Amino acid sequence: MKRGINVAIQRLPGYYRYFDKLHSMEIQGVSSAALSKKIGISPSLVRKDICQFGGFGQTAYGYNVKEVRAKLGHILGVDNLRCAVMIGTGCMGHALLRYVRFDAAGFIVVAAEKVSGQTGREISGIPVLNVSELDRVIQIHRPDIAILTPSDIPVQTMARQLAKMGIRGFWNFSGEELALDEPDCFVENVDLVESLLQLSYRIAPGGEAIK
Amino acid sequence: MKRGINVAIQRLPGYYRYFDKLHSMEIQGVSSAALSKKIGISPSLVRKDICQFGGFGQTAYGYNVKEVRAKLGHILGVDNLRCAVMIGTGCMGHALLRYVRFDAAGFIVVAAEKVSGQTGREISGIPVLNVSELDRVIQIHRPDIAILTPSDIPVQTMARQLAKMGIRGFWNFSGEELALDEPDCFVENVDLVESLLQLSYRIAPGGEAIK
DNA sequence: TAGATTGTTAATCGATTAACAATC
DNA sequence: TAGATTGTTAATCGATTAACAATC
Repeated sequence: MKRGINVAIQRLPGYYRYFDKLHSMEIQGVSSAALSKKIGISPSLVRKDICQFGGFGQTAYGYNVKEVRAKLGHILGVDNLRCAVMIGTGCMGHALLRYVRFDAAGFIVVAAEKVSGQTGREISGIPVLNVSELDRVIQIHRPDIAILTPSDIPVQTMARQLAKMGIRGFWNFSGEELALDEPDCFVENVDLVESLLQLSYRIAPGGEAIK
Repeated sequence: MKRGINVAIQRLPGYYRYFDKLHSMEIQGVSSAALSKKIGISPSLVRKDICQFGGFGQTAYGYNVKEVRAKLGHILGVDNLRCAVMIGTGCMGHALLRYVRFDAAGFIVVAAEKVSGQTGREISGIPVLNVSELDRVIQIHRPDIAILTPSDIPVQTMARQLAKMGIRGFWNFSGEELALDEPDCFVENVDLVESLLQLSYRIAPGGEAIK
């Protein structure tokens, strides 16, 4: 599943966001040295990464912000409008809908919940449908990704079912680690407890604080 | 800031959570081979990691779940009750309070918000205080970490101020990358947009789907 | 031209894997 | 004892850095 480019790709969203920021600040050009200072990656590696994504630098000038932003965005797929279906509309779901700029990442969202699902219900302007109509929702909207928020349906089961309906990306907030065998499917597990434990470790006596 | 043990530590919370799960399932022992299958890390590396954390395996037997869980938990600091102060009580804050098992990670939480802060207000059982009383709140509760949720105060400013008051860990959900120079402080940036973009990349044509 | 900065190669560094002796 | 499984060393693999020729 991995090879070559690999680790650079984990840095790709970071580069994109920074170029996007520069773009919104109306800065036109940037060098690997300047970039390096801002994002904490060595100039060598910045050059190597960006070169690998397509080599859009200009000798003696650096990187054209507008151009590189567009190219990186294209690689990430943000210029390609897709649909995401949110499964579950608990408080985590609500928070994500408010908090994440889905549009900036190229997604429009529909949600499905188990309980209510009265016709026409909306959260933060996105339509909420009943989970029993999932088949129909998916047929209509053809989502590429599912956002799995905590619910009483086991994620594993849910995800397999969704994969069969053609969903390929799973953004998993359930807290249960999700692994799928389906060849063309990708899972992004967001594990906040692990993130918190990482921080806990570092501030613990004997943790990273002691060099 | 880094050296030696390093990369193993990023896997530590994952090991801990899995041992915790085994423990709650009342499983008593596990081998590196069995662990490997479940968490997708090679048996060699599992052994190397756990050995590095303290070498609590037993030849010809494997790992004693209860014991290793306790030791890893100790390294992570979960057996050490600390306080976390949440800055901002918007919908992301609410969601985190409901969703994250802070107690299991060894934290009790207090929150501070800008607006209301009427005496005695609570969210999910945790006390909510006014941000203007932050000094007092911190003097009383002596939190080790701050949870930064989106708010109108720039994180950088907020974090520096909190660092001066003795807070050493910053769990940053603001969406703004936070970097601190303070030597003894640690930042864990949770960047959901980057996580979503990673997934976006993988399902994009030309992304990881193409081997 | 002189100066700046990329793309790229070679050197270094670090992390993972394979193999096996030690041991229960 | 025979079998299982760790801890640890050496070998491999991959990622980062340093250096510099090419070029605008």
